[in-house]
Amino acid sequence: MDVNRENYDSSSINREEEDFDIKRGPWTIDEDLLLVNYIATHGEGRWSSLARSAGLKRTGKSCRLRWLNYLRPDVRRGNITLEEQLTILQLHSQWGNRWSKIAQHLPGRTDNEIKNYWRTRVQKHAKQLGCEVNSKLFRDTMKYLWMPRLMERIRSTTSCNTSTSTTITNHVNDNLVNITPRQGSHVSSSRSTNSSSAQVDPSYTSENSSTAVSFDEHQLSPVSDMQEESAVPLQLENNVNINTETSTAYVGYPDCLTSPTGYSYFNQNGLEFEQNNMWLGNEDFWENLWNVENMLFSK
DNA sequence: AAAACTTTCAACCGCGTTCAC
DNA sequence: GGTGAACGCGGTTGAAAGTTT
Repeated sequence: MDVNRENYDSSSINREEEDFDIKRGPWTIDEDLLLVNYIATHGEGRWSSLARSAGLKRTGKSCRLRWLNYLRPDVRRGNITLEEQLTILQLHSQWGNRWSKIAQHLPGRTDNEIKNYWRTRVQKHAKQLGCEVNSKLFRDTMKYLWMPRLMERIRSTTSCNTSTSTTITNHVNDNLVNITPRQGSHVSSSRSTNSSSAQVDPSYTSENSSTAVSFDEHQLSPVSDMQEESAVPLQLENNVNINTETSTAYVGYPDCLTSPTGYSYFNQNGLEFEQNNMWLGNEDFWENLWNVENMLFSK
């Protein structure tokens, strides 16, 4: 990246950054080895002096970033799992763009990675729905559709592994609405084709991830926590009764999706819904919603 | 096959905060 | 308490990889 030094605010220039011999851009394997070997021998210490001592022509900042985001042995790489996606959505609804704080609840994931996930996946979907990522419409879509859907997907993909899914399942059971197949929906094709494609990172186990633990540790009830934060009345809780026999046809779609104002959007026939609601009267929105959901949960 | 377009993510920047003197 | 250096965070960029036309 070309750096225009004339744009620098001279008051904020660090001494190390005044060195025009500083190297920037992608790290080489040799640089990585230098940094890893130095830290293995001496520990992290002060980054600016570490960079010099290790023989790296990099800023301390750059070394720190490279170590924390890439070289650290406990950095977890690969796709964001369903559990992690759910955690990110939950915590972002609570804290906003506090990436570092969110990352603390996703061991092995970096704030940078979570930030990138949010920008490349979630913000993109908001755009495709034609709404702002911070809009009430999009937040409600996440709360009332995607997060229950994610929880159900997690439950279904971990049902063969009870030890892994115990905690999550408990929360799903505590928070999801009735789940029965909904008939007559115009969106069935796109959903049904994708319903079996949920993936779980093979590296994810109850041992190496504390995502599920974090629910307990921090009393994060996926829906109820948001309810506390949100001013809108939420009707999801206490309608607890997951029907595992009937949840397979449309894996996890609530037959009765409750709106922020407390009205049902669908009945069993998928026909009855609240009038004059912001979610309604926009067929494009619904069409986009299902398309977006496919993309959100695929990968 | 290649150009055009899109997506991903490593790395950078600026700024506020913390630390050390 | 003041000051400068270093750290940490969130926003942004752009090269590379992937996909579409």
